[in-house]
Amino acid sequence: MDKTYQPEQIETRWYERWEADNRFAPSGEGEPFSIMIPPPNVTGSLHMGHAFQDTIMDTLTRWRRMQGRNTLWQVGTDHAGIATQMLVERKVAAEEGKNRHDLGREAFTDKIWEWKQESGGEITRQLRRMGASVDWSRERFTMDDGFYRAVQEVFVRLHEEELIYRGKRLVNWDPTLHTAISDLEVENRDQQGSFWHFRYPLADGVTTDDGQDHLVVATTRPETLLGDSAVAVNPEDARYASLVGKFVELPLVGRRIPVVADEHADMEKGSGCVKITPAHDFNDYEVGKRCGLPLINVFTQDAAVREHAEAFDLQGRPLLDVDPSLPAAYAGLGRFEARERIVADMEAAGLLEQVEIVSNTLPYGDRSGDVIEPLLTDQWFVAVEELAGPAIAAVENGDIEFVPKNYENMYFAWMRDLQDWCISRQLWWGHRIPAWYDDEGNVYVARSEAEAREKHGLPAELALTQDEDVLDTWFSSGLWTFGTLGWPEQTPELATFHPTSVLVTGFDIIFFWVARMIMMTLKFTGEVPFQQVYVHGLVRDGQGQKMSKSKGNVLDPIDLIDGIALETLVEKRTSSLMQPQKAKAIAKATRAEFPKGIEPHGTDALRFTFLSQATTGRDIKFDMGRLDGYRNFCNKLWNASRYVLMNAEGEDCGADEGSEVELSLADRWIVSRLQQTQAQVTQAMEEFRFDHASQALYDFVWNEYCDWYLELSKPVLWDEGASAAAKRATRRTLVRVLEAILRLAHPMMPFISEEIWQRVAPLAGTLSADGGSIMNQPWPLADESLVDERATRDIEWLKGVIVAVRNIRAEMNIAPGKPLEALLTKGGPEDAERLAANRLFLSKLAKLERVEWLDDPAQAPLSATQLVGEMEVLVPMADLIDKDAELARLAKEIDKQEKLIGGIEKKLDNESFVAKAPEAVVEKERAKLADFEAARRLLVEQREKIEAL
RNA sequence: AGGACCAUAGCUCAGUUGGUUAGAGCGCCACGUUGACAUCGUGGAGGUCGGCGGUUCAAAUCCGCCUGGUCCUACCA
Repeated sequence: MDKTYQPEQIETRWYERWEADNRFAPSGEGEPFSIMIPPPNVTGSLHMGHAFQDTIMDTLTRWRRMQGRNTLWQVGTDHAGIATQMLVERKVAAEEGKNRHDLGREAFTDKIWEWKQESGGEITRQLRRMGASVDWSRERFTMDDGFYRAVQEVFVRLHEEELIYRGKRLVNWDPTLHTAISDLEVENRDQQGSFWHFRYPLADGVTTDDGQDHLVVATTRPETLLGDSAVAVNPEDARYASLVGKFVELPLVGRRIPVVADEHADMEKGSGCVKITPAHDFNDYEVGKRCGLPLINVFTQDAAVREHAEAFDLQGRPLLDVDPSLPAAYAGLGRFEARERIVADMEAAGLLEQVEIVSNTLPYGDRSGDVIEPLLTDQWFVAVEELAGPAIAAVENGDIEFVPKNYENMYFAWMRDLQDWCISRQLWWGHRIPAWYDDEGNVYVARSEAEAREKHGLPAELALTQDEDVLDTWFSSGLWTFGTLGWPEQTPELATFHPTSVLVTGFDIIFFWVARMIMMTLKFTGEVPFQQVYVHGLVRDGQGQKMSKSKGNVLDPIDLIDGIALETLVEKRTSSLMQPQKAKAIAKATRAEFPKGIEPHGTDALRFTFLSQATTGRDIKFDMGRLDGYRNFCNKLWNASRYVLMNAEGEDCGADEGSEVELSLADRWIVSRLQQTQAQVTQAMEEFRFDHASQALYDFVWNEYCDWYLELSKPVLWDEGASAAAKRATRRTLVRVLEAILRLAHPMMPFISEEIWQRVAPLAGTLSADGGSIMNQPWPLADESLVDERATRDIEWLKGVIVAVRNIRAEMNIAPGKPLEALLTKGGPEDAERLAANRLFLSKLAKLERVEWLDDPAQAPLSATQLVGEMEVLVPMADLIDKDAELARLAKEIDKQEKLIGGIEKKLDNESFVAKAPEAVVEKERAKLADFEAARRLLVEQREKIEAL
């Protein structure tokens, strides 16, 4: 093995080898285990969230595979409608100076396919760098042919059951992207805004009870005034009761609109009158429905004022009895410009009563960043009510379990208040809606145009045109778990791997994706999509900030793996910023945080860091310190392995079961502790507590195997006195425990474990004849019969004595390497036996040239002392003592013991404690008290001796 | 407005059904290159577990209130 651990040397090599050997495919044997990757955007690149999520999925997958499960990790990518279309649109604009309309639909979508070909490999290459053991032979894309079929099938069937319908409805319209978006794609942002109070003159000479000839309405959106259908007052509001059924004259427009009574009007707010614009406000739309008001649309798809309004009834049919005329002055103005002009004109007309500054919330498109406009358009919807019931029930009855459980509440809350899902998007990139129109506007839904004609008996000469819209990306990704397995065909894969075992996902897409998958999958397969949902948090930077390009705090997982020079990192973070003026601050912060850039850490260290930080479902602050620490851990494992190999290669390691072995205490102890570690790691994995799993492994490897067992093996291997059987036993234990450690580590750290295992396994006699891979080895099982409590206690004693001597060295300022004499005294016969049995270990590890049992404590020379249980460890030191320093140290120690004693005495003096606490607890306190008192006695005796000098 | 989650060492975090001398890693201090490893070893300093109150023999842990933070849902005509 190389002297230093160099991850870059081994990681790519092993991945290629595994892939070439087809080790990621399901074995076809054993209980199935399957995970569907949340498909990343096909043209995207790997960010920290992916890296985190992929690590968890891969750890689960490798672990279950080693357990002998028939394991499938299904991979694929998502076409990501809006995101991808925007990206290519920008690219075309930059390179050719054209927009998509210049190219036309076909040429533009060809460009996207080209771009997918070109860049689609990036994310999958990065997935490979993470070590993801996905079955590449089954890679899918949400717009591949099979998925088209599944999507069409689902659409047609839902339509046949009238669970998909088309209608003119108010939707969230993105005026920049020219498409409808779902509620979930709207981001509400708080701002300061103006709140204008307008006078609407009463028509026909009517006046209010207090003699006013107008009503006052207030709005944050004056431009929608053009589309007002009514003014509403609360039915309970006595002030305006006489006006209900009367009319106001809509200023600037001149249209007569009624005063209606509706509970939406809040008597407490403003004047109690509210303008109603059913075509431009969701609440008003509901009022319109209740009061039978016309929908008057005054905006174009660019959110500019129309020349003439369009009026519809609630069924979306044109209304001819509404005067569509609008003031010519506003035609063509954008909504914000129109707002200014309307406010100015109202003021000029003396109809502006006051302007308040208020804080309000505005809806923004999460992709375009534009203000979303509620707009009346023809769209397709899924009626979700019928689908939601079973989806709620599946979680309620435990068919689907969320981990952690509290996300179930979030799911229920959302599912119980579900609006119909607008699934049509006015985009070009996506699944085209399988609906055709004749020139009279009749719509035919079918799997193909041919099927539409056949189904509806349409003559060949009747011209049909397909719906221009595409489906929401989440419509197709909702079919992910069964679509990838071949549905609508009843494939063997579907039978074997569905429902999938666990979905690993972020809480941010529970609504977008998880909920819709559950609804769609239950509807079409009658099965839940997955049995468990492991929900993880967001990966934030070290300060807890969300990572974002604009903040300049993004870390690229690949840079953490390979390292990156400071200048390159600064360049990466400051290039192509939306706000270039931030570049300087970002560069400064980056230089301060990473003065030397980022060193290479390797994939295994990165994975281990994610796992160690993966605590139950909350956001993680990515900690560079831990990344360094776990890189060091890899290095530690590497070097420990070198030690083992140096001592075992070419030697008799007892692989032959018949050979004679003489197990030492250390051997029995480490094997025992290994069993417990195996049990701990397994349990942690079952509970999705990857932090506990990684911690248990780390502790065992570093603090027990390396710090103690390796040290304890040295005297046996290097000392002349040990028998051949003892040496063989130690080599066998060294090798076998290491081999098991590697298997235990493999799901978390696949590369280093494989690299070392290839060397160690032959010595342990576990490498199969075909060359094998650790990937396909059995997961280590704890063997209860190898747990040896006696050995653990003996080793604890041994460690206690060694630490006691080290403590004495530190306290007395004795060089660590200086050979010392030690005496053990007091204690019981067991202590004397332990000394006799462990003289070799003791003298080597504590650097003692002599260690003896002293029967009569009174014979002890002046010594530095430490207590191990009842027993005292003495290092004679008459010539080494600094009287004053020692007395000061003793005083401090005695004080500490007295505080502990005081605390316990107080407890034991408390009668109700003794009376009410369980006997075991009281006993434990008494035992502690005895220990502390013994320690104090020793210290006091010591003080007396020193004082007597 | 409603809800969720969080607050433990300078930093990032563990702490299972209440009983521990409250732990780990990083950082810090001192000493140390003995034949796996200075990406290391040995020893050490550092916390009244956000605040107040309650339940209990016993609270970091359970309950209530408060403060601070993160986030979600809804509303703001």
